Amino acid sequence: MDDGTSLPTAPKLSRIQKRNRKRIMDAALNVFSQHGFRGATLDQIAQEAGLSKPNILYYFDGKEAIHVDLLNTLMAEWLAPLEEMNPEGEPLDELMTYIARKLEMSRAYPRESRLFANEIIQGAPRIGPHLASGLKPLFDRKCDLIAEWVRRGKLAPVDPGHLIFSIWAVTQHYADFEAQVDVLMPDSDAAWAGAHTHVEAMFRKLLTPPGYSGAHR
Amino acid sequence: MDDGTSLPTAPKLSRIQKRNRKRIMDAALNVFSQHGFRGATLDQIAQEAGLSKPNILYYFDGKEAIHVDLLNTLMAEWLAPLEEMNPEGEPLDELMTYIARKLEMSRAYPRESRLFANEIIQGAPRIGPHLASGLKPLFDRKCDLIAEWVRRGKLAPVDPGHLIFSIWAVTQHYADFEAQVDVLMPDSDAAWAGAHTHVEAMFRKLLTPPGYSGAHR
DNA sequence: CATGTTTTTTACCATTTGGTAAAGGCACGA
DNA sequence: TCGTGCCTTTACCAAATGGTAAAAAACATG
Repeated sequence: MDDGTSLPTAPKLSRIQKRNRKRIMDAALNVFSQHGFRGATLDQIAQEAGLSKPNILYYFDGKEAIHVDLLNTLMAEWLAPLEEMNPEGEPLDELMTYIARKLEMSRAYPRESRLFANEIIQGAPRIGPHLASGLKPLFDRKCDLIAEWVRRGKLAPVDPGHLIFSIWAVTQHYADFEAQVDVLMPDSDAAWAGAHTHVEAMFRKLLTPPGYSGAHR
Repeated sequence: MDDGTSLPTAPKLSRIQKRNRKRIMDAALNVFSQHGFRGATLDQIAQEAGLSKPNILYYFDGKEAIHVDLLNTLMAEWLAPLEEMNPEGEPLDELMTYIARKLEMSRAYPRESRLFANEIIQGAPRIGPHLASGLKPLFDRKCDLIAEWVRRGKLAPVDPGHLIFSIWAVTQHYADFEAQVDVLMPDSDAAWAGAHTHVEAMFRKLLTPPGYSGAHR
């Protein structure tokens, strides 16, 4: 039952192993997020990590193993903000908080965003299964939650699934298409400030139910 | 001044040349859009085109030349809908038409969308210059136009640049992240129908100015 | 410090990749 | 039908790529 991707049965990693595995993962994140799986090379990763190629293969079973490990490790924290959307909270606040956090993640972790973007664009050949088994249930759960919020009149009527897609699309755009954003809005700081203002206003307008006036009663 | 990318000085392409160039471009579109530049191989393109690798290099100067040519050729038609947004038209209609067309392009031409997505995500190393010289002026012009519409009260107040980003992000998401959308919304037809409804409603809500009631007067 | 273990390096290898040279085939006008 | 120029194939090549074997070095531990 242990596929070796999450909690290893023997977590006894030596100090050196921990340090080097981290180095490799970080280097791999740089390279894979920039070139995609097929475009990345072990030599590049090795160089970026400051280790020799055989040394890297001492720590990982191969190029694909590094990629898969990276995706699996990051998937959980990447989805954390969605996961943490609280069914007990005030619906509009919960969603606006989620949106703000998601946009903040695009700013703070653009490499992670692009890593996933590359993988999905190229057909999700390696995390396809994980999408179905890990993401889909979470997605369905949150769709149900949002639908319930709409039903209770706490949100304006909206298709939950497509709402989530919109949030992902808009927030991740700033990380994934950074190269384009940089060309079209050269002042990077202003661009981020504007992004926050625009994105938050846009979704607030979309989601605020008629007659809303702050938290219920 | 002729960089050989747009209008060749000698457009005398034989019937065979036209046929094979088209085949190659189409095959290259398949391969590049799926794997990105570095992940794509000439052998793949050759096989997909039903031609030998040397034969492909008879028509193009190399892998990079094919990629650049493809990007340049498709850029114009990819941006056509934005280009055609009419300053004389009714602002809200113009924008809603643009959005609908853009979404329709994601459905009809997902490969093109992914081709550009791959290129931009990977840092736009080959169309970076073209973005600055070709896209930027168009972007600025349309931003000015939208700003003017807002000033005249024909649209709700909105940041033009970020509005365009949002439109691109949301519409292209359905093409670029098709693999993920397919997992999360297995009924593809319903997903597209829902996408149209949701996206159009969302932007209409965002853009409709207060007190709007159809075309002016 | 002796000894067993972990980590790193050196030296390879088979395959793939982008690309070339040159010969062969083919169409098409004279 | 014959040649001439366009197209295609065959046979290569050097470099890069993912990966391996095994020796050497570094390390920990008694």
